[in-house]
Amino acid sequence: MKIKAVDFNLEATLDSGQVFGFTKNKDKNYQGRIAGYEIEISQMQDWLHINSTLPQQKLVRYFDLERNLNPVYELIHREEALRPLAKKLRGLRLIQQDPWEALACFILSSNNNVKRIQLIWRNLSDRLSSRKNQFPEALEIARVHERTLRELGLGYRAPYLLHTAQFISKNEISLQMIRQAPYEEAVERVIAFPGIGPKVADCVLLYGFQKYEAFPVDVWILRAMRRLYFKNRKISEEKIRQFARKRWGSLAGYVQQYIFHAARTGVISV
DNA sequence: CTCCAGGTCCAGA
DNA sequence: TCTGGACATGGA
Repeated sequence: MKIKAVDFNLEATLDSGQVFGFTKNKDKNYQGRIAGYEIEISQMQDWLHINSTLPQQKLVRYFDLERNLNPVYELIHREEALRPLAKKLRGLRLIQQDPWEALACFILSSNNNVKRIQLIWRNLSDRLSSRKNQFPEALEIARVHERTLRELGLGYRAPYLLHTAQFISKNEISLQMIRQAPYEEAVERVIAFPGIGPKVADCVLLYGFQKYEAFPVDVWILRAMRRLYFKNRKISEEKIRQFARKRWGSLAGYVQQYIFHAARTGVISV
């Protein structure tokens, strides 16, 4: 089937480091899973071409296609330094992905690179999930030995993910509590898991829980923000986080996604 | 071989 | 509060 999707950039959305379970093959055709359904998807202008039994409503929700991005563009246009971004990356959207998958994947992301996170994602899916090409449930990870996770390439993050999976599989309500909590409280709850510090916590809350105040500061954002707003002076990640939340408020995380993807793809130089 | 990657944790100032 | 080093692993 095909559905119309205006103001949407599939490639920027799926290649901007929010989610690790999609594979891109020739013709910019992506394969992955959404809400448990296998899906093949590609974009031609304003049309999405989809091969899947996924209900359309779930697709719209996953890519958040009904969101009006004008408030985001207005914030970006207000910034002299960021104006080129809105033009080049227009249609980049934040995905509403599965909270457990976001929590787990960003534990794996620390001091790691996107290629290897994708590799580990596939290893976990192949070895531990009961369903093909789907990230394993917390319980499916919780019952293996730490050694198994190390064999799948997690390295020192193996005990972090294992303990988190064990906790979540026994207390699924904790995900609900994170969702219901205001941002500040949600940070405290997420940061309490092993292997999660301020940066990963913001990623989890932004991508898994739609808390758009979150402003993850990784090495790319650090370099870009230092250059754009602090004359390349050294400044702590916490200061940058506060600066961004004050400046961009409840859409800080959206602005972050544009800066991050722009920096990584060379749209802006860092 | 060395360096780096969507950082976190721990110890010591 | 801030700084320095260790930490697994694979690709460049």
